[in-house]
Amino acid sequence: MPELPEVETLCRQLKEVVSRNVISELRILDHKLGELKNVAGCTINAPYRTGKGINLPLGNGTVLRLHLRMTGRLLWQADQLPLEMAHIRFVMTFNHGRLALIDPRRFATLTLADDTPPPQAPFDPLEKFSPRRLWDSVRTKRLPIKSFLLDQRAVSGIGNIYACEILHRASLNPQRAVSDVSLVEWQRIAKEAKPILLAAIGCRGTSISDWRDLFGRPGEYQHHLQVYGRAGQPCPRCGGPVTRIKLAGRGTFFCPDCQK
DNA sequence: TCCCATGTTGCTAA
DNA sequence: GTTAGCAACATGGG
Repeated sequence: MPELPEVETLCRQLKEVVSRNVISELRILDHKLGELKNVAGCTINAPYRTGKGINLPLGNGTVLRLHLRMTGRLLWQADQLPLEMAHIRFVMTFNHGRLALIDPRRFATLTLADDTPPPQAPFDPLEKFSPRRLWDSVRTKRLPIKSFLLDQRAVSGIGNIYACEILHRASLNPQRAVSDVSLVEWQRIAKEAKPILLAAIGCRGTSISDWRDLFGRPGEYQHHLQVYGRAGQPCPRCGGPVTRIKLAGRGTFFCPDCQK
């Protein structure tokens, strides 16, 4: 169930493994993904991430766009042993190995599109995260700050785990209305978001249940989580009890004592 | 049996 | 127009 750090991890690993290699076959095993033609024979250029999306440019002006949604995983297998795991949704074959999509819940999507820059969210926590522009853009909105961070049309790549962690590090209550967040508080969010995401990338993501990297290894950032999944445990900063509420339908973890 | 799940979209209603 | 809430997608784990 990948967010920005997990997708970035996969893109970096894909870059090492499949860049400049020719796809000899794309076998779609789950027809819910649709049929993709004219992919075999194409050379993959450097894979890149947009938000939580994985892009495999094919060098002929088109790009394969993969979104893993909730339970999608990619697995690289360099040997010729049979792929025996359950829920394999496609297998992309190269002359030096195979790339498989594993997706129990079948929410992942795969599309072939023109390789034009996809619509970008105005804010990207690793690139364009100007506190003043953020503050300015939400003056009239009443939605909770956490809902805003999760809105992929507004902010690129943040999901439920990292939204909780960023708001904790910035000492902000996830329920606060965005229009009520001060410029100084936006500066705190901007200051905290990037190092958290970069640290998670450095750990190859957060493995709470399903997540594995391209080579089947779990990530390590779950050992660094401050609030996510820690209901009832003491807040690492102030010792107050980490609390779980439901916000916008999502489990939300925060410390009411130090997140105001 | 019920509730939960790292995501997104679309509907309804206030 | 905005926002909240919910169902849907489909499956597995506790």
